[in-house]
Amino acid sequence: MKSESRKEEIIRAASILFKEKGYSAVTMRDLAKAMGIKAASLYNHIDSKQEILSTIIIELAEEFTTGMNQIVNSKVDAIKKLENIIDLHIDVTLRNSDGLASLNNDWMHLEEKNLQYFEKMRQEYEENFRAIVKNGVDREEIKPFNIEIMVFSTLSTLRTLYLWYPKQKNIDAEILKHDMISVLLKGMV
Amino acid sequence: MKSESRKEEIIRAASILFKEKGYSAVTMRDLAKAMGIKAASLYNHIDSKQEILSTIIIELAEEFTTGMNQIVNSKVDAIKKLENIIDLHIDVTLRNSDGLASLNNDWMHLEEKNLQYFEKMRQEYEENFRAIVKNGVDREEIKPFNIEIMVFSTLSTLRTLYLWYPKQKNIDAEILKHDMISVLLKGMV
DNA sequence: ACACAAAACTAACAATTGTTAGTTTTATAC
DNA sequence: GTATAAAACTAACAATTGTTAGTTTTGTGT
Repeated sequence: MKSESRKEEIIRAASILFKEKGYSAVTMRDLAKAMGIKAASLYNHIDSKQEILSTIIIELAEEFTTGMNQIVNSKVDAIKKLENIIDLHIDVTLRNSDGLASLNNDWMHLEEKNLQYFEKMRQEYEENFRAIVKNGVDREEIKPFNIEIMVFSTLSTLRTLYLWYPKQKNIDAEILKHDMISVLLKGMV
Repeated sequence: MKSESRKEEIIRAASILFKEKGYSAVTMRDLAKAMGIKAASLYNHIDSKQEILSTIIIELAEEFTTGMNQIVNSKVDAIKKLENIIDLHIDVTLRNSDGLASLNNDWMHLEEKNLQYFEKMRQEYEENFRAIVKNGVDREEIKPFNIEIMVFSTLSTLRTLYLWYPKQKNIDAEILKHDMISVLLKGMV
């Protein structure tokens, strides 16, 4: 039997190290040292290095999938949906900005099965996003700019939040949400 | 004596592999196989794996630094400067999208000296960017949104271009520049 | 005090890593 | 066609990798 709480500590420590150097550059001995134990002791709590990575990434990906599905099925206009997506990203970033580094940069090191699962979720997420923007353009709620560029531009900013937000000292989450909506949706000129 | 052209071939091949799996996950044997030779043969052309990484990253960073300095010193308004920065990113991305993956994700694996040099260039780049936006807000050319958010949002999109643009088949560079300026500067609502 | 599980340890493994040394092949110049 | 340089090769190294086996220590409930 594995102690869930100790396992979670390991995964949290791993998230930080993976964020700093990437999955491949972090050794089990690095992780053990961060935990104050020997490498072999990690295996009392986890099955493999790969399990740590997949736990971090898949949990987060499922959070995004769940959140996006709720938004897609809600009966609000396209702008409001985009606002809710921005909220979703900010919420997840606040809760686990370290893990998001792995999701963004180390997903390709997932093994076969989880890699496919992840890529499917990511693709569906992007398609949902694109559909919302497209719908907004069709209903003339959103300006008729190039849809792919609007999707890419917004999503790349939201995906990179994990790098930027932890460094900001004096920005409250609610203010961030408000300002991010302004910048991303209203533009700056 | 080292053949420059063969060396460049190796660096180009390495850029592609680094983009796919990251610097740490690519072995010299992987790189050799991609070149159709044995790992030891690579060392007739390059000094170390580290040299490959630093060549890729430092060259690109210097391109950005040079480009930004020209823009900063030009006598145009803030909006035009931002447009020129967008152009700069698109030009560099078109020329070397593979290398940009290393610059974005593997800079932390640079050794001491080059790491410091890179971090200095990156910091100055961001400060120049921020100063341009701030100046634009002061002159009322740019809306008075949160400056940090505007800088982060724009820069994160431009930095992620390398992931997105190669997948777009039917977007001409000039059209991309135009549309990107619209989306980033004029907003979509 | 005793039993039992949780969590640490030591020691070691087979494979893989970047790199070097020394040698042979291939191409170029005269 | 011989000399020279460029570019490949084979073989090996010392270090590091993820992981396993087996053992000891620590903590908890009765």
